[in-house]
Amino acid sequence: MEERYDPARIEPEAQAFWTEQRSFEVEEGAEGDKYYCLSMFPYPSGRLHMGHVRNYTIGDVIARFMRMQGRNVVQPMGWDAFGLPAENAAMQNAVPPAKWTRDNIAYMRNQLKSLGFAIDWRRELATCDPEYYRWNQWLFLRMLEKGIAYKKTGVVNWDPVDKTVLANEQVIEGRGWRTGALVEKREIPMYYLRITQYTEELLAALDSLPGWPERVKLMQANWIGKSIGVNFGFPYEIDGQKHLLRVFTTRADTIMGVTFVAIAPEHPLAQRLARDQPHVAAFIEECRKGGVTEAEIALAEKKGVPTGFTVTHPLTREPVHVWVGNYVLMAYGEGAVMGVPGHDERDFEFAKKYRLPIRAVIDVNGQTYSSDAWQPWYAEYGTLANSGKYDGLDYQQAVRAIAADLTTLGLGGKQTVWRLRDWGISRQRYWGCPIPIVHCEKCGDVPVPDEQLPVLLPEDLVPDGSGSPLAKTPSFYETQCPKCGAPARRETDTMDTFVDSSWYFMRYASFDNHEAMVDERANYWMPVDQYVGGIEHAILHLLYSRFWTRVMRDFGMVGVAEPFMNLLTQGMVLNEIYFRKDEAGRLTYFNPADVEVQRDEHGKPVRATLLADGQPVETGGIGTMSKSKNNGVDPTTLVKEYGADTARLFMMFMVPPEDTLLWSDESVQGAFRFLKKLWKMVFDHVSEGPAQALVTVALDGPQRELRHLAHETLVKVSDDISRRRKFNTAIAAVMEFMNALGKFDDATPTGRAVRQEALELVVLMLAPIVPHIAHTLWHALGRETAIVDERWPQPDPDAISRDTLEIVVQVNGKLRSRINVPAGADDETVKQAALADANVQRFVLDKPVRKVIVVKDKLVNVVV
RNA sequence: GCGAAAGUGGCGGAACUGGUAGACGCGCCGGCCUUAGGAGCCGGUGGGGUAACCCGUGAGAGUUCGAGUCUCUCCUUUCGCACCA
Repeated sequence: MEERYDPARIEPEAQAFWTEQRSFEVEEGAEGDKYYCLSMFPYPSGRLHMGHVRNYTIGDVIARFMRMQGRNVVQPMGWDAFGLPAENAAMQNAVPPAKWTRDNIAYMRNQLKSLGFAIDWRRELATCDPEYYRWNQWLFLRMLEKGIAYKKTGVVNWDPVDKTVLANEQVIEGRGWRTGALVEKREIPMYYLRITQYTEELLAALDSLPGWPERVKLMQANWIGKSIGVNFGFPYEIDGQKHLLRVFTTRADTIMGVTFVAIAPEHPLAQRLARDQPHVAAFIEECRKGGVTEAEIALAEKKGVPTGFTVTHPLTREPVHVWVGNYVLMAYGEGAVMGVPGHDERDFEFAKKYRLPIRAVIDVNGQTYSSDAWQPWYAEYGTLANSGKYDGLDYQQAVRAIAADLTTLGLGGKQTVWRLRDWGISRQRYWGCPIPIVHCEKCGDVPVPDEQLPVLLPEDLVPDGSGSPLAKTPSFYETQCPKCGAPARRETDTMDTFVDSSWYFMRYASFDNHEAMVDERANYWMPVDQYVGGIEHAILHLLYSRFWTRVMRDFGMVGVAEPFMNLLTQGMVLNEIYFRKDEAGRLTYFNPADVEVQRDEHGKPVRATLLADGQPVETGGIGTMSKSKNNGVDPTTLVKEYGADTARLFMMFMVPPEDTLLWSDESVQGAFRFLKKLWKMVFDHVSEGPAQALVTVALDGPQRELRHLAHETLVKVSDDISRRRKFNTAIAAVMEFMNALGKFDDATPTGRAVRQEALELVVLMLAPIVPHIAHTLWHALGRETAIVDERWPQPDPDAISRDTLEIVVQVNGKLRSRINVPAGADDETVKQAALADANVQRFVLDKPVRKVIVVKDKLVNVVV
């Protein structure tokens, strides 16, 4: 064994061993229950970033740990290879997105390999490969046949200068990112997937996912947004025809407080009224300004115009004025809302602004209502007042009575509505999966026949930022109608990349099947046992995948409905930001690696200077690693300098996986130091020659104590990794044990045997986290097997059991003493021992003891 | 604006089911060693106090024998909001 820890030498050796042994190439039905460990596949943006390293390290630790538990573990990897950044890069460098993407994949694959992840690389896939995306097209056509996919218009961001559709990301403060032109909303035809058909199931099934974080389930539930309320119509007449202006409300109890109705600018009635009212038309036109995001609409100033048109209140028969409001969303409910300014804050603001009447109709504990200023209690539930025959009813009674009356009148009734909208998948972009439709003048929209799939995406185009290149490439869009053979135009929209990521985890199982999308192997591996990925995917990607899997289940293609049994959402990787400002106010950012921090005698940072010139730099706080802030750390540099194991150990030790991780060079060095210490400890031990076999009956006190600690540590580490997923405390426990082991200087043959066992346990416990050094040290300790094939050790109950326990004694809840009692002593014995303690007596003095609380094996509290 | 979460030493964090606040690591201080290193080893390190002790988990209230943990209000930060992935 070498004396010096040299990761650059041992890591490639370990990796070569795993590759030669095909350690991670797994087959269905091999020994042990299957375990599918999946990390969200990366977008091939160029280089791996630290977020990737963290994500895949977490997944890898779990995969290797489960493998040591004897499970048949698969951990695949692939590339979410379609998307906008490839088009941007293409525009910048005049390189086709396909080449850019494939080059990136090649580079990033090598980066991943240098980190030693236990991946079955045979299963690798890229979503831009026709062998993959053909199945997007194939399933889309099946959905079209079943009516799950359909066509309707949708609203998009429109850049009037570039004459192109913009992604939300490309709209900066209401303007197109390249042109600076004010963005408009525009309606275009698009394909949708009927996810709303599955709302009830997607919501209810969240309860069947105990392995998901509560907050993610809550976010999904809120996103799906089930509300039970009342849908009813305000009758009106226009152009000699009778209509109902339908609204939905969860507060039907406030119906007698309606003083206006607000409708969305896109509402058919608004469009109709605009025909003869120029100011309404002008307002609707004005509402087209700005982007389409919900946040933007919600933050915009609430504006409206009166139409002069009235509808009839369904219960009072009084006329109610109709307004067009920019805050009413056409996509939710009926695109119209009843205005109850007395009990809804948004309506209140709106009424104040336009001097509309405000009526209080709910009595909340007799509090005095004033229409001068909004009070939060106005929106609370209470008893109805000023509501005629409904006076005195509570919320539930009122809703029941009002809904019944509306039903009798034929004007409405109870209804369940969902916030979730159908999933629009059409994108007016090049670098995505073509939608397999042909538009024929005679036959309409014709699906591409299965035998013509895949519709291949040409790979040699370079976008220029003004519209999709596909729409400018006749060799792509010129085709014949599959039905009548006449010249026809191919659909040039591509699919949302969320489509690609909604089922890739099933394709890994059937990666080499060219005849079918998935096969029975998917049923062996699915569902994913552990999914690891960023919290930013908590809603969309996970919800779409849950939907898509259900569609495939309903088509009889897979047996499961829920794709991911356990979910771990890892936090982001942040770093410090340093900059200087020049006279012109321009900011120059400096990489934290080039900055030195000076500290006072307490270790508190006082100032930061640039290493290059020794001059001060300003601190810009903490932010995600990004090119623009120049605060990224390159994984490859890190691996070159310290090795993959140090990178992995650092990531896992700093914080729990779900927390944000603040980068720290000092802590990286700390992780490296720990591995050096471990190496040296094994080196010193094995330099004395092989240890004899351990005979546990003949141990002295310190030897027994060390064994006790070793096996207690094993219990804690096992629990931390398998149940709690708290790798940081698992590592801390090993460190704590190593500190004790460092002080254990027993050189007798028995002492050396105890140390041998301790070191083997340490190496086994660390093997999932730092697999390379574990691989080498296992051999150094005289073991001939490969540690990657070893089983997780079992704690020895004899080593763990104890004769006496230390119990904490409090007086009035404050720690005053500690006492030793025999293990398993009854409460009365413990109580008497506590009261007899000198320190306790000092605090009790002559005060009467009111109560003594004994918490078994832990604590006594004497209350005086 | 709506939805979700998080605030603990100089720093990252620990405290798992309401029961010892600060494990472990970093930084800092002191010492040792030496081939003077971005090396290693030993000790100390929340604040106040000579000490006994007292005070301390974003702010304020509450429940409890006991609150970092539970409840309410407020403040701050982070994530998501449907065309970024």
